[in-house]
Amino acid sequence: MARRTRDEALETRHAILDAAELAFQENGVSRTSLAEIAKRAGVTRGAIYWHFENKAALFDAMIQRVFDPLERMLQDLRTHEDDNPVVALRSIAAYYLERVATDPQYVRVLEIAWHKCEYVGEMAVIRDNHLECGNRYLDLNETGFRLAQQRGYLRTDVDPRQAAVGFIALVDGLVVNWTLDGSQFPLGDYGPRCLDAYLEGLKAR
Amino acid sequence: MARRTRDEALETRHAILDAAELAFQENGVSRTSLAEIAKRAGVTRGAIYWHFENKAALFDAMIQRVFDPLERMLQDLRTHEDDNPVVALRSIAAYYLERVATDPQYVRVLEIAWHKCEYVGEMAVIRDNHLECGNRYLDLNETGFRLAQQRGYLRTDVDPRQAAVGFIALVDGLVVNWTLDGSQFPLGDYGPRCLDAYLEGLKAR
DNA sequence: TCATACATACATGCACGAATGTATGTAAAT
DNA sequence: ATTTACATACATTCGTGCATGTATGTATGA
Repeated sequence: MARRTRDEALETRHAILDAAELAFQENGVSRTSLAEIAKRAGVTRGAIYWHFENKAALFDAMIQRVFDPLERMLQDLRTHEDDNPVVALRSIAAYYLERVATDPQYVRVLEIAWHKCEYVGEMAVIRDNHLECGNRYLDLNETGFRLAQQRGYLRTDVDPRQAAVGFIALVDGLVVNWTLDGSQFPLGDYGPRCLDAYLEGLKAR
Repeated sequence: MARRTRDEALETRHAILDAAELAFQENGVSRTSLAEIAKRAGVTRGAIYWHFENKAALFDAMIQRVFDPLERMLQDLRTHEDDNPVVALRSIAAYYLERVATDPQYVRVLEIAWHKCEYVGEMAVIRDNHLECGNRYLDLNETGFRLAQQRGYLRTDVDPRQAAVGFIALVDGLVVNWTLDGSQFPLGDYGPRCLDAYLEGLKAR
């Protein structure tokens, strides 16, 4: 193929990432070769090595393409619309669950991230990045719960950090189990209600 | 090495499984060769191929060695000690969390199962087995919650299945996140309290 | 009880494919 | 003219599966 223009090159890059999503979802990260991805994307391995350093970098880019916008959403978030910060935390989590339940790209990438890759070697670095992001989210929730407690919305006998840990575990657990077997329960339906049940147990009486 | 007796052969088998646990935890399932496992176990690949058909069968055996006893515990379980079946469900889950928090073998195997393998190809069959087991556990919880609701222990406005789904998601989420990064929170401490918070939100008023 | 025949529990070696990384070719965009 | 955006070709590594070797445990019959 002849040389393509800048925009076309960007299209190629996205085509590769799209192909990688589908291939990884079907066969797992370690069992899909770059040749397989190239074939699906209608290019050769040369194109992949042009755009990405190696498979780990390609994987990282695939993840970031989906989660970078989400992270940015988290940063310019106003948690001060309601006096009870838990309201905001709940709506963030509910939005996330709804997004996962409806956006097929989210489903693909989350299924890959949770069940179709091994966080080892070069991949471990990628995991650490997301762990860091997860820690920020944990802190966000913890301070929210702590504030709610000070304002009398939360029971005084629970540790705010523990409340945050449980809340995040619930969200992650729902996504992990649903991406493992979507026929077990409707995520968009059950998810938010489970959140409400958990938060109900934390409310001050 | 000369031929070993039956008991010694069993020891070899367990040595291979032990070595596989450590190797898989360090380098992931797909990136550890059978040669590496053999080296750690002090044998050669011949021994592994004698005891197991291939890597997938070895992985399956490694999982079953840990979870078969747990499954058997679930089966001869008496849930009728307390009038409220949720009490039993809570104690099962709490026992599981405590076990994970204290038994290093559980930690290894769960870390591998959740984060260091790809459920694809021959592995998918193994995953399906555990999904089936998970479904039985889900049913157990669902009927427990339903019974509790009939007996007036549970709020009438929640779906028992949804309650069960959330409960299991919470347990799995705690384990998944803790095996991902054990420094985030103390599982043995926070885990049971998170369960209580969730169950508190389901109680009838 | 003891010799024999067979099964067992591995070790060793080889052939094969598969995947990666890189070096190089190439034609068009800039 | 030079860089870009790939395609092509090649070398190398690595793991698997299998075939085969081998020495000993174990059961069996006389």
